[in-house]
Amino acid sequence: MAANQQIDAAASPTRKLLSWYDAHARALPWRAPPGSNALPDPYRVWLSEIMLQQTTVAAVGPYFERFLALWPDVQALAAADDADVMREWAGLGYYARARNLLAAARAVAARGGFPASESGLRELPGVGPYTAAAIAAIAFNEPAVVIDGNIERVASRLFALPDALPAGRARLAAALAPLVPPDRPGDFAQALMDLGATICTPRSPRCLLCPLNGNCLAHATGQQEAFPVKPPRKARPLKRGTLWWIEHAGEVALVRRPPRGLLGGMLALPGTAWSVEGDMSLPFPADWQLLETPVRHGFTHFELELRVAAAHLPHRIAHIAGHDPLWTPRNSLAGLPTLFARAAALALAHLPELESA
DNA sequence: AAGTCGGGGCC
DNA sequence: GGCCCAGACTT
Repeated sequence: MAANQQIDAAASPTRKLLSWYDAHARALPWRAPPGSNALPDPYRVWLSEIMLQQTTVAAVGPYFERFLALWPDVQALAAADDADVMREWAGLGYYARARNLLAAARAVAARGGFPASESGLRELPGVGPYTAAAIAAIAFNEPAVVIDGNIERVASRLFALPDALPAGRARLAAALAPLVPPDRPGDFAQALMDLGATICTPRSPRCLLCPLNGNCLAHATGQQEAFPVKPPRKARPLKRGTLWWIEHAGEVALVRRPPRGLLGGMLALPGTAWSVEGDMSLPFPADWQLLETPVRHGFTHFELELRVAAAHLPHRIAHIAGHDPLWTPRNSLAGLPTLFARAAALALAHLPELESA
């Protein structure tokens, strides 16, 4: 029938996208193959979604496998020690995610399983609008409108949305909602994300290969790289401070940072506060050695430069600037955020291991 | 609405 | 050096 042929030739953007996904989906450890009948394990979906917040697929991979090996289900994770979870999360960043992960696991275990609705999921700590929609769609087949950074970019180009993000997010959701297929909402969301990651990239999108190039309003006028519209970013100040490498009998003094705020709850090297003025102070008199090379580290909203001062003590001390030190063998330091891990590597490379007296 | 919160990979 | 990444939470 002519009408059917016309419909096939001008298949809906949703069906074109799903067909492309059936052929080109990325194979990822937490993902069910496209169109598979069985829904993926909500625990794996949730764990991957938390890890993937503002974090690349490549960075998440080893962490996901490690967590799944240590804690194969939500009951196991709920029973884990806080310090063990923080140690395993070290290096992945945004450490509030690890604290919320454990709190959410305990809430889920207590109620006997994951909520199956978007609104129920939204009540878990660390689960915001994006993550609730993604889990509902992928793990429970709920037709939720999933919007992450990839989908923002794809959809803003598809509809040529002039509104700057994130203010224009509601309008974007309204434009996208009619395209969500009730039969495959999870695959639809993941297809948009794969499209954004591999074809509809931030710069130099490969529109020639895009299954939606015939539907894309931005591509129609060659303006695809003008979307999405985003406000300019603020400049980041440079802060400075000093880290104290305090060693006794082959052990190094570590401290645990306060439970909230920057690097909250994580192991750290002790040191001064960080400020634009810079603090060069030392905690007590000793034969301090100043390492030549400082450690530089970029955070989202400031740049950091820390010098490292090292001292060998003839005896242990009970307190360092108000902290109870955790004495740790210098050759088995683990669970440090990247900033402190790099400072520790620098110290280990420049300070010889002393013979025991 | 604006700030806070990591780290790495890419151009 | 700036931008981006399967954002959430606080104020």
